[in-house]
Amino acid sequence: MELSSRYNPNEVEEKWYKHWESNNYFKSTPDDREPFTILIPPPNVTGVLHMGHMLNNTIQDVLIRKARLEGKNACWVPGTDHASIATEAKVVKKLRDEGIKKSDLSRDEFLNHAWEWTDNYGGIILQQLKKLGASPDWDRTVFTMDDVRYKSVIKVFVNLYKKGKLYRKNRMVNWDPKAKTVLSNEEVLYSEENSKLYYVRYRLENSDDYITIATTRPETILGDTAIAVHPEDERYAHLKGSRAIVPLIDKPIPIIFDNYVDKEFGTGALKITPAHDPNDYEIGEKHKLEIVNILNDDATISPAGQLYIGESRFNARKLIVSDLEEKEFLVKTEDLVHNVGRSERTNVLVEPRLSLQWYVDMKSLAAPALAAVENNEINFYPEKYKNTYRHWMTNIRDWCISRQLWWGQRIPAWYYNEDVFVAETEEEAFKLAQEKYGNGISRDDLKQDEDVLDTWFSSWLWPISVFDGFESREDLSYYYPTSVLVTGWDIIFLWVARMIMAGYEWENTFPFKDVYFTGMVRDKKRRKMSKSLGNSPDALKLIEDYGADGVRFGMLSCSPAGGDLLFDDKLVENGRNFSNKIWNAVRFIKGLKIDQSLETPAKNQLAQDWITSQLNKTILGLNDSFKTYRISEALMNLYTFIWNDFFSWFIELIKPEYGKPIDRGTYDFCIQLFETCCTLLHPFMPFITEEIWHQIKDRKEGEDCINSQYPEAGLIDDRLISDFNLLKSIVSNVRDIRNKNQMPPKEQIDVAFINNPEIDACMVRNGFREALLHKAYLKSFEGHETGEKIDGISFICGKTKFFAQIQKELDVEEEITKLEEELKYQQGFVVSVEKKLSNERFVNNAPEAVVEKERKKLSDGQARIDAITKLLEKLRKG
RNA sequence: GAGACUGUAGCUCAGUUGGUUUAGAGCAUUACCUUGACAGGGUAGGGGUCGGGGGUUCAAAUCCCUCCAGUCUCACCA
Repeated sequence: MELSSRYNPNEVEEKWYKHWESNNYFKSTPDDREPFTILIPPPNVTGVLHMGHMLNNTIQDVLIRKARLEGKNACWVPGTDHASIATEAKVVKKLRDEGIKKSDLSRDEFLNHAWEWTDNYGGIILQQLKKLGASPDWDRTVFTMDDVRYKSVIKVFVNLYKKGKLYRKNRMVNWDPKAKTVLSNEEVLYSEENSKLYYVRYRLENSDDYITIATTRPETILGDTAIAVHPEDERYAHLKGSRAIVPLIDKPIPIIFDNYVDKEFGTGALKITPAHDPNDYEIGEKHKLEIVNILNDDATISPAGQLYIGESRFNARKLIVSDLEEKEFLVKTEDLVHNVGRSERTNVLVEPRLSLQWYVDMKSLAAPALAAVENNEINFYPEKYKNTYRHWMTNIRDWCISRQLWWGQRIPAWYYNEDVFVAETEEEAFKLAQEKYGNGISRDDLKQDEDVLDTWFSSWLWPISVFDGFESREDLSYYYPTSVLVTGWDIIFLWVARMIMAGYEWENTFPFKDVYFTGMVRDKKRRKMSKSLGNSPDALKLIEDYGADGVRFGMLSCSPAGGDLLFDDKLVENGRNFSNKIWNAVRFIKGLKIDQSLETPAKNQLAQDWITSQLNKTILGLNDSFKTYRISEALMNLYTFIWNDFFSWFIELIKPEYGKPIDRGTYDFCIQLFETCCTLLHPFMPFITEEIWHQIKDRKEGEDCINSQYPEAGLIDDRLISDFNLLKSIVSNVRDIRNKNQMPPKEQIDVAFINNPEIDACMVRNGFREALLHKAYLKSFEGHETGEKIDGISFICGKTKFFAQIQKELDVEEEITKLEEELKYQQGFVVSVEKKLSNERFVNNAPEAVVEKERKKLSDGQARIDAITKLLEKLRKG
């Protein structure tokens, strides 16, 4: 069959993906093999594939395919996350676009819309993963809100409550006024932003004097219930017992004294708004101050604020500033840069707010989870994230898990007046209530908590819940603990740490053995790729343009564990070029005519022996790289082997003269080598390897690259490799000489050398001379006892001196200069070695092997100097 | 404010417990080649006093101290 001169990924990728699926290669059921399990970090159910997913899932696919080839029972579980807050926000927006307000809907009506949305758009992202070549067991697809996972969450909530590890408390929380829900500390992102510091004066009661405070939030003046100063601040000592009048609303408030106040900041006087600042709240509690909440749940001013009612907090600020200015309460305004927190999901400014929420007591959960990472029961790659993890775990704070949303698992708590009953079902809760209050209580008296649970409260159970582990042990006991988690370091607290805690809490062991942290995908300017910046390439378009293999190669070739991937089209271009290179190499070998009667030439045999050793060396290196998740390194080593060793050196060596046939032995060897390379490369580039696998041989049903056997490394002949390196080096030198003298690269020349044991050993090797003549286009390659009578441009490889006898007037001056430079370098080298060796302490203290190495370096160096000196003498004599 | 990490070629990074020439790879770059698998190719170069300065050692990119620069995490002062 005629092959196109270009590899066309689009034609083959879909074909093979279908083939794999219909042959059930991705499927896994427990058996007696060793399991290798990966759980996908579930993407948002309504999400669309972006670069981060592509990188993340490509790495998982590499690991899972490698395990599959190694004969393990590879199980990759796919799934999606209901992403409570993000999805609810999307549904709310969609409804608003249709003219429907969430507040006009009942809970059930809203949930119907949300499910409809999920059913329509959910799982698109999983379909997109297929384009990338991802090979999870699709039959195992799960969703954090499906029945099984829902039940797991409820069970766990009740279980924690019974263990006394859950509590409900009124405290200052992070409030997202857009989503109208509380957020956990981890869902708030802080950044420095420009803002203003307003100096506002408050008149003192029964006086014409003023006290001036500084604030960044003048709108909260409406909720002021005190002014605080430092007890030792002499400026304000005389104000003990006085009161100040809040501007505009003319409300008298006490002046209090508290160590919390920083005398140096602003005026040293601080307004206290207990309802809208965590520190103010604490001070308020301490001094028993009144709490005036002036904001609604959407951060508009409430009637309690008296002024600007219904205005947004930002408008209210503008209005109050201009009113304060007009009435001469505003003293001055300064620029200020300070840290503000924004909601991770909606990006709006987080509002501190006092409210009653559910919390998980994290201290007891954290202890075993911290220990597990500290003593390497769980390994982090790269290891540096252990520090981050330790720091967070040792300063862990309780986890706020309730959310004022509808999309999610509804909290299984029922209230009767002030009393709470936590149970898996309303039925049980009712029973509990009856036990306590007798039969007089009716079911309608119980009110279920309106809130749902944080999304992460379902995802932290992922390693257990995907196997329905809270209900059945069947799959769990086989697959758990999983092998490795591949995820971004940005969710180390939100997800990774909590999964570890859950693992120890309910399974008494780690949920995964290794964690591979991927970096963030950034653009060339190191900006994180994001939709809002518009700097993220369209993932599917990229696959279309460069092929899934090209994209996979591009991303993997440049993404060390934990390091960011600086994305550049160049990377995927390289991937595409590599595919094309492989394609054409196959095309070339397949296009050769085979002569059955031909003996394998000695040079071909040499080439085969050499590349076999080189291959084995590469396999060892790959195994090593995989062990520590150095995926880029593994791929690059394989790339170098295939392109440089196999294609550039091996194929060029065995290439018959144009139009001539090749011997059967070498041909078969080539096909075999291609086959091995397919298997080795398959985890990284699954499609092209499967295609070539089938191009090079007729295959039986079920004999596919995806389920081939991963090769073991055989013997490595180091001596052969080093001899071959000398050959390569001679060839390069000859090419360089041709290059520099503007000779056609294929013009044959004579090369002479001076005999010594090193080159002699190579020359007796069968095929060495033949290979050299072939590769370097030499007319002759002859040894001499001395260099006295040989002409030509000299060069040195190893310890041997060579002369390229080109048909060109030798520029003696140039040759001398070149040699002198070389001599200088060698002398410098020898001096440094001599210095080491003449140091008695070195000779006495260093291990014998090291000293021996230095001695060898010295003698080799001296031999080279000797050779160069003789050459120089000869040239100078003319 | 507390802590962690990083600094090696123009760019992205290797360099494994100090010891294979006076430091490597890929990409980029330069010169040359090119109608016979591949111009998405081939060949050969150039390019780094390993952030600066001290110290330990026979020996330091590698260990210690210090300074400089950058990144990140946590906590937060209105």
